[in-house]
Parts: sequence; C-alpha cells; structure tokens
Amino acid sequence: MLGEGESNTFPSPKDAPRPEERRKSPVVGADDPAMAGSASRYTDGLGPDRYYISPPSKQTGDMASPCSLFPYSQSGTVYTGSGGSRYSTSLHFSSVLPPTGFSSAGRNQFGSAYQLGQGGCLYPPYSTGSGIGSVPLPSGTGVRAQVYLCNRPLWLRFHRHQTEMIITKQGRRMFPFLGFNLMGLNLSAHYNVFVEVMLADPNHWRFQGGKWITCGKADNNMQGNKMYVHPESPNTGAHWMRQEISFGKLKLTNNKGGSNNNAQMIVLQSLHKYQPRLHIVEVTEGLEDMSSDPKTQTFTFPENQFIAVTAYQNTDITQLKIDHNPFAKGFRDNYDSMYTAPEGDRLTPSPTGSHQIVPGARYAMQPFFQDQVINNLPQNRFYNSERTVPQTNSLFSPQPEDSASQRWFISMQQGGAGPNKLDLSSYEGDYSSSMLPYGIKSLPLQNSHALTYYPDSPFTSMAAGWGSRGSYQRKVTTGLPWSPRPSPTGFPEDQLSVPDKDKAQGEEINGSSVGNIASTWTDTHSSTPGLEKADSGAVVCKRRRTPLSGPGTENSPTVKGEGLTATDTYSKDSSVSKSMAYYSFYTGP
DNA sequence: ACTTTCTCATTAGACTGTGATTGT
DNA sequence: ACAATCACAGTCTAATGAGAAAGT
Repeated sequence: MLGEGESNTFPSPKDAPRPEERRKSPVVGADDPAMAGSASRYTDGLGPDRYYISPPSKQTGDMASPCSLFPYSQSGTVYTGSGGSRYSTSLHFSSVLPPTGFSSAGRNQFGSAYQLGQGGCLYPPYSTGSGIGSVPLPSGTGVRAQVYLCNRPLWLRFHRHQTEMIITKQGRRMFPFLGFNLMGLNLSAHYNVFVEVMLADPNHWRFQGGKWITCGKADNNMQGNKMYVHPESPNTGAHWMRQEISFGKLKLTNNKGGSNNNAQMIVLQSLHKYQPRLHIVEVTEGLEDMSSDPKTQTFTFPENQFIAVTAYQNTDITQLKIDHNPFAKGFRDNYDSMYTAPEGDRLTPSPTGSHQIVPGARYAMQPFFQDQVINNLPQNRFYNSERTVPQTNSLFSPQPEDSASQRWFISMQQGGAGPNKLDLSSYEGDYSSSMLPYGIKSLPLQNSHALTYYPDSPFTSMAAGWGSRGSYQRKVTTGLPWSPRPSPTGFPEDQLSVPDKDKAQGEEINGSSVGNIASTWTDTHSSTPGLEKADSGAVVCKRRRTPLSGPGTENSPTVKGEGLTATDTYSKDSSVSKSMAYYSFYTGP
C-alpha cells in the first residue's frame, strides 16, 4: 500500500471557482537555460563498469574524471555564480556553511544577505558574493557526482506555466515527482540522498489576472520539516547509480503540527514559491566526527521550482496534472480522442518517445506514467530488463549526432571555471530525460552544485552518519543489479519530436527569459505570452467537466497538445500490460 | 508427488481533481 | 474576496491468494 504504511517497507529516515482567474496564465518565462552537454549515457552497454568507461572524445576538462562519463560544459548559464545570478552558488554557500576546511569567510561573505529560515527554509540572497563558484572542494571530495533529472520534459512543461503543487493536511504527493539518476559516485562509498525544499524567493504569491504576481513578503519563519531523506539511504554509490532515484513518495503538507510521518512529509506554506534541491552526502560508517568533511553535493534544477497551493490556480497546470498523472485519469473525459490524435500533435514529452516520435506506432503505454511510477513497478522491469534492450531499433528516428550528444545533466560544479561552462546556444527543447534512456541536458544551474554544508539544517546530521537506518536493499526482483544497459545509440528523449514551436520556445527562453531569471527574484514569472501558443496542439479532447472548462479551458493550448501520453494506453490490467508495453516499445522492428 | 515459480483475479485502500462549504 | 478544508467518485497501486506450469 501506499502512504504511510509504505514507509514500513523502508527504514524510516529521519466552482467555477473564479474561472476568470483560474485560467491559463502567460507562459512563465524561462524554462531553462541551456546547456549543452554532450554524450550518451550508456555508451558501453556494460555492467557495473558502465559508469567508468572512457568518456567520449568530446570530453573536456573535468570530464576527464573517470567519473564523468560524459563531456559537459557549463557556460552562460542563467545561474552563474557571479553577478547576482539567481541561483548562484551563493544559494548554497550563503545558507550553508562550508565544512571543515573552509574559512569562516564563507559565511561572512554574505553578510546580511545570509538567511536561514527555520527548519532549513532558505532562500538565496539577492546578490551574491563573487568567486564563490571557485570555492574548492574540501579535501577528500574527489568524486564528482552528476545528476540527471528524470522527467525533465514534463517538469519543463509545468514550469512554463509556473508549476503548482497541492499541499494538504494529510500530505500530497508531488507531480511530477522528483526523480534523478546519478553518476560519478564512488561505487563502494555510502551516501545519503535526500531532497530539501527551500523557499525559492522572498515573496508571497497570488494568482491574479491569469498570472502569478507577488503579494507581500514570504513568511520565512515557517516551521516544519523541509527535508525528505530517500528511504533507501544510506546506500552505496553503486546502488544509487543503479537506477533512478525516485522521490515519488515524498509528500507536501501545510500541516506544521503533524506529528506522524513527518519524515515523509515536507511542510510548506501555501502561495509561496519553493525550490527543491537534491543533496548527496557521502557518509562514513560509524562516523561520528562531525568535523569530518561531509562531502556533500547539492544540485538544484530550476524547473523543479513550484508554488505551493491548496487549490490549483492555473487551469493549465490542472490540465497538465490531469493529463499526465495516472491517478487523475478519471478526470480525463476523452482518452480516445487523444489516442487518435495525429501523431504530430502529440507533444507530451514522452520518455519512451515512441508516442511522439514514432509515426504510426501504437501507443502501448503511458510514458510519463511509466516514468513516474517506474519505481513502483514490482520488478523494476524497466531498469533491469527493458532498459537493457538496445535502443537502436527503428522505433526511433535516426538520431543526429548532435542530438545524441545533447544530454541534460548537472554535474556538481567544482572549481568554478574551466570546463563548466554552459552553452546556451545548444539548448534545444527539453525532451530529454525521463524514463527511457535519459536525455540529459546540463542545467542552467549555477554553482549550486558546489559542496555545501548545513550547520543548522537537519541535513547536517545526515551528512555525518548512518543514522538509525539500516542499509536498505532495494527491491529489485528481476535482473541483476548490474545487468548491462546496452549502449543505446541514442536517447529517445532527445529524439522526441519536438515541435519547432516548442524548440523555438526553448530557445527563446534561453535567450531572454533566462537572463531575466538570473537577474531578480521575481523575474521568474515574467510572462512570455507569445510562448503560450507554442504548446497549442490540434488534439481535441473533452476535458474538464467543471465550469472551468469554459472557453478558457478549451483554449488552453498547453494541454490539448500534450495530453497524449502513454498513460492513456496504460492498461488497468496491470503488470502484463505494463510489461508488454515496455517490450513492445523496445523490441520494435 | 511435492515444491517452486509464475500468472491472474480480487480487493482494500491510496491517490487524484472537483465542487461545495467553511474560515478568515 | 479569497484561501483552506472536506467529501466525493473515478482510478490506480499493491497485497493477497488461487490455480497452472515448471522443476526436482
């Protein structure tokens, strides 16, 4: 069962409601900055060692690291560490003190800008100190992890409209949920992996006039847990890199006083904007010496940012949720029309890609659904089986080398300069990642990947030890942990048929909006009306039964063209259908 | 014949957004 | 006026057990 009971499975870590308002809002500006990394994730098709094969020739700089399988570059990112970048490294260093080895200057450097909300609720200062990105890693932190955001295409779709996440007293799961793939970890070292949701900006938000506007100051004194430790923590690097790390069980609540399952719930405040962050902390068995370097790595994906709400405000968001969240399937009034829609109109960034990029291909299953619940599948078939199927089959259109090489991923930034330069120009849509071969694109992330240390955060304790949690053995019943993942010649996500308009959108975003984002806190929601149309699709689906489904809803382009996901074809018939779907996809002609 | 493994059906409960109601 | 809460119905998940198939 899901819910709290589920935690038992793992060691527990610590009315027409204003239709005129709840309507699509202008597309939120920047989806993300671009970056361009290049490389394919599994190029060797080997087992355990796959993460350590020699990187592609394009590799540069840090990529030379044995742990850096793919070449990457980071430059021009919206969130560069200097110049007041929104998500500059200061985000971390301002709120997180460096571990041993760092001078206290780190904190002082931010002066009054340093803010640490209770419960680890933080947000970066408006301006940052410079050179933070160059802060060297503590000694001993030799391995640099790389993080890939799963479901990135989906996240981006939500992000365009300013993602909203429902929070309830009993706790509400996130959708999309956070899912990551890690690389570059020490196979034998142990790590704690957890997510922290921090206040993303100092404002209180309100949905008015079809868009989000700031409305006063945020309450930065919100009490409550802000951390969610992955139930499988601590575990080995091999374990974490084995398959997607899903945070699907993470729940968001506005119930500060809730006592039970606090570990599974993150307490947030409605109408506040939040930014999830992934922390990877290398731990040492029996480590009690807090002075030791926690070897913490923090990753932030701007597209994960969201506004907590108790009721959806933007109907576009609602529709996206309905279209992609299998649990909301009941609110889709017309699946059939979705299936029959022209292939080209299916914009949903299906991870499997098959649904969007394979003309004539039968929709076997819901890509995002699969992606989202992949870890819930009893046998994790995807990672142990399906995923091993060479993806060179004809289901995928030939992948241009460039495309194939464009992966989104974040590599913990270390040492600032050098190879870590993002190339905005290479941003092309964002149909990467997800469940199948992970399309990876470097994120516009700032130097947030810099090593961090939270002296006042519950995370601090995690950083040092094993906690009470025993080593959890992931329930992988089929396949071998290290069953080889044949090197795909390409990643479906990268090949998803991205409508030109979408691409254009992405480019535009990168080119302009992104810049805005980097400049101020409130720029994130800068409207880009023109982009709204971009998502427009030809698919005609009967949606909302509610008054909301008025012209406004019907005009919601975002949804119509995107609702075509495998979820629709996902059979209720459980495993068989699921499996078949997978196989049907990978074992194409 | 017995055990193990697999497939499938059943079912309780979790999850979803909706819409009405309540609270501020 | 607006946010928060609740009950609701549709859907999905995952546990369970029965039966069949395969292996010893």
